[in-house]
Amino acid sequence: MTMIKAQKGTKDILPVDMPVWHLMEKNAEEIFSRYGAKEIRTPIFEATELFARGVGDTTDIVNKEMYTFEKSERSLTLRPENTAGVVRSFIENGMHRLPMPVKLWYKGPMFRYERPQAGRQRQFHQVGVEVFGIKQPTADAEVILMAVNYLKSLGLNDLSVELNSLGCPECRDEFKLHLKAVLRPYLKDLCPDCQTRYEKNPLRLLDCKVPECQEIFSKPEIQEVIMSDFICEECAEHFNELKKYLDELKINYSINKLLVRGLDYYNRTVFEIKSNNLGSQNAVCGGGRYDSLVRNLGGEDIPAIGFAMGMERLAYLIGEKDDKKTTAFVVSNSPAEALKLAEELRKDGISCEFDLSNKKFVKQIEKASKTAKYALILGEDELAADKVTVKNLENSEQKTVFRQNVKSEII
RNA sequence: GCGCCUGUCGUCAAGCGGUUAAGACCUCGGAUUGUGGUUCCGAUAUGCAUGGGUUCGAAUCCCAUCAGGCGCCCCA
Repeated sequence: MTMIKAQKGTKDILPVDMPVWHLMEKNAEEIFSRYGAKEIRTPIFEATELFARGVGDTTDIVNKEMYTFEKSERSLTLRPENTAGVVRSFIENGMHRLPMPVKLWYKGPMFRYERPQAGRQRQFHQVGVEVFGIKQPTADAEVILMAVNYLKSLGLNDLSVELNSLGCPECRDEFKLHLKAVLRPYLKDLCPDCQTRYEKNPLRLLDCKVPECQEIFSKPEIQEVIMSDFICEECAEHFNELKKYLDELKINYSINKLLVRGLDYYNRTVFEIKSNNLGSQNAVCGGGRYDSLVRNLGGEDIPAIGFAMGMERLAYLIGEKDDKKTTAFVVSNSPAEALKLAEELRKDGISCEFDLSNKKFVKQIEKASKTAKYALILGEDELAADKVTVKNLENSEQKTVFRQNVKSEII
């Protein structure tokens, strides 16, 4: 018999991992709802076309990373991200008639067919937020605040927020033209990746890691274009206001002109939150504004902004693993009596186990000390007197009390 | 899709061409006749990812396959 193993790029989230996952989920609910966001759960697969139109058919995600399958002549795809799905649901359920900012948050598995490596899996989980209906930068500020405060609630403080503005489609196109124009003379000297980027996504050229390319980019005439404030007046004002809000809230951030994001739908504000402790996949959070996505997917003209975080990456940073012990373990030579006592406590909400395999007294105590906080000794003496000996396994203190007082003893 | 590295018990591992394939932890059994975590004894890989080769002899060398890790691309 050959072993069936978890598939490449997938992982079991085991009982030892649960405390961290529960923390991430509980805090998402708690923090995001403070901002008025409501949870939404959308299907794990959608029409392939949703992602092609939503995420953008020039992106890697859509071109080579989707899990697509055919069923009854429909092309379906496992969601590689959740913004498109949430927008689809927003439109389909007429949420544009709700009072306007509509704030939604989600968590769940996403699927991307890539080579797994540190901080990257084929099935992974994201928590994210989408805010619809506000074009003003107050929404940008609030969304960034939600992200930062959520991370803080998880004890993650030393993360850096990077910010950029992509401008609107008009000013961005103009910038692309400028950039391509100055680079044209050097095109043949760029690395093959950069040559395809030149055609496909010129903005991505800038963070190429090949030294020869960097050398070319550092030429004065090219630097001038890169560093120029190419965005139009309106976009610039939007960005400045956002920065002002963040300054007033004392949120630390840095401007990264090279921050572009790989999904086609972004405009104006884009941001990432990074950690230095994650290896090469260092972004825990990525997000931005997508003012034309709702319309592009067939809805009203409604602006929106959101972010997503990789939960496995968060879990790695939070770190702490903690096996939760059961509260009580009944030690007794009478299984029937042990079962009765255990049930009494379980009814009162106390987690309780007892020996299911007729072990000797010493072995039962040993088992108790490994798995529980208290040993409840129920021997002949105790049974005769309707009492229980409660032993605290951490400090070895023990006390014999009446049966009905057991639960107050172990709080 | 490309590059580099790795594959010995549930886990961490020693081993470097001739060993009965160390050791530790976990698990399980036993001893100490009702008190553990901190005692003692014992059990647990006929096999070193798989398939071929080289050799008198291979976990140890070579090749292929598979699996895992890391990096590039891209992304959370």
